Amino acid sequence: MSEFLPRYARVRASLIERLASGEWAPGTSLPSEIALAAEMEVSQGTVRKAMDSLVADGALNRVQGRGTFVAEQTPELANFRFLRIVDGDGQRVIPELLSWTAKTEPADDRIAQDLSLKKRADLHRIDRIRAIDGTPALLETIRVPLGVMPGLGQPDAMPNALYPWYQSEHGVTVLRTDDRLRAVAADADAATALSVPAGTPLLECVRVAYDLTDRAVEHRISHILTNAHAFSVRLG
Amino acid sequence: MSEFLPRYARVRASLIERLASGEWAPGTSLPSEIALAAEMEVSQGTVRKAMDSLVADGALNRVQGRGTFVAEQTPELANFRFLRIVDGDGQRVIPELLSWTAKTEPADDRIAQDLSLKKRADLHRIDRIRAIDGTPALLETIRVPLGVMPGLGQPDAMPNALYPWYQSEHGVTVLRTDDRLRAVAADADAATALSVPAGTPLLECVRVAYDLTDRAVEHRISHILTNAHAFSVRLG
DNA sequence: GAGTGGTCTAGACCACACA
DNA sequence: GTGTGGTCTAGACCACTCT
Repeated sequence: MSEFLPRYARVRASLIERLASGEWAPGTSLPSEIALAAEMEVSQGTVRKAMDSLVADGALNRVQGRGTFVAEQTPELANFRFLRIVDGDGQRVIPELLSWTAKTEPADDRIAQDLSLKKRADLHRIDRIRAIDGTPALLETIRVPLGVMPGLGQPDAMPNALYPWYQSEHGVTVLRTDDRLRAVAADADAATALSVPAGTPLLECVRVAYDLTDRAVEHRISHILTNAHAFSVRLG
Repeated sequence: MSEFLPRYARVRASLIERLASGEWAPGTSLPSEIALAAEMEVSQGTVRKAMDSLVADGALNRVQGRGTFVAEQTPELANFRFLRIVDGDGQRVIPELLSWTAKTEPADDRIAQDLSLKKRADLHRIDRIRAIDGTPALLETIRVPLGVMPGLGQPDAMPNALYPWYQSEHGVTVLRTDDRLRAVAADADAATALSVPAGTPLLECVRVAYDLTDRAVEHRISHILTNAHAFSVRLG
């Protein structure tokens, strides 16, 4: 083990650990920079540098004069941060939930590999249909390892945005995702669910989501009808 | 005009201006932090903070012990930074150029709006076909305002990666892009060019590229055959 | 050894929020 | 007014590169 990290990196690691442990709840404030600096026996500037990187990663929010807060996933923010659906004018739209089912199943080899799990590890599986501007446009198959969210059984209710729910109900904060995008033809099931002819081009998004400890916490396959909308991305 | 910017922001703006003016060529080193601090009459820490943000934006590279360098677009880097095509195993692939044509045309209303140009402003237009693993898979229609790259006439040769060429030959450095992704059906022309049946699903990518002064410098419509490959994106 | 970026400190002052 | 984050400074020391 090499422990020759700069101090700000050790402060950062310590903060991540304490955030992941739930020591500070989402939306609440952290101790002040001066207090943390005293506690960790470093200067305020070093704490600041560590926090800068966590703010950049979206794990913390700072408000001048008020304090530093654990970033809270809200449906509005999470939707636009991770699922940037826009209409023809570039205006963001938010899909609404139409229907869903939930069950448990073992991971197939591909999913297990994507999520760095053992073969046939237990998964929660959720299938959802969502609508954009009133028409069904989004088919999602979501898989979450049982080990990541043991409490996610057969849910009573299903929220529209999942990431805020993961955070508030299961203590899992999604900070980033890796998405692989392709164009595919709608198969018979998808065509029925979306009320389009089989073969209609759909945008397929295969995503792995990671939490603040860089653990893979969700696998999601989305099929999106992009006749009137687009998936917006900023690169660079 | 509000000029009440913090000093590091003014230093950053000054550096961007001098980078855009070509005062420091791509790949060459800037004066040292100490020298710039003395010249601009601020402390080294302030120059450092300004440079931090430019490094984060990809405009500069720093190497400990050697100096700070103007980021140079290389075909390898530009390809993976802005066009992350991966195969089924997640390995990146680099398309190779098959054929191209170039001409000049006026902007239609949609393009003019996307590029913030006057209606019917003059554009260079380049059409290209590129292959992935030997099979045609990428159709691109590229439009660049004459005002942005006056020297881009009828080019003698066409490089595979355009952004390094924009930088070295036309002094334009692309730092970020906004992409809108959709799934569409191949029309007759696309189907012929890609040797697939009409109606085959293609990934459509409509992109606007911005330089380091946040000026829109390129409009690019790509149609990508994603039977064996995917467009990889990291969000968060 | 000289010069560069990288880290860290201690302290000053400013801008803002809240009681 | 008190406490918070935001900016800025001057200086110290370390790690690395090149000569």
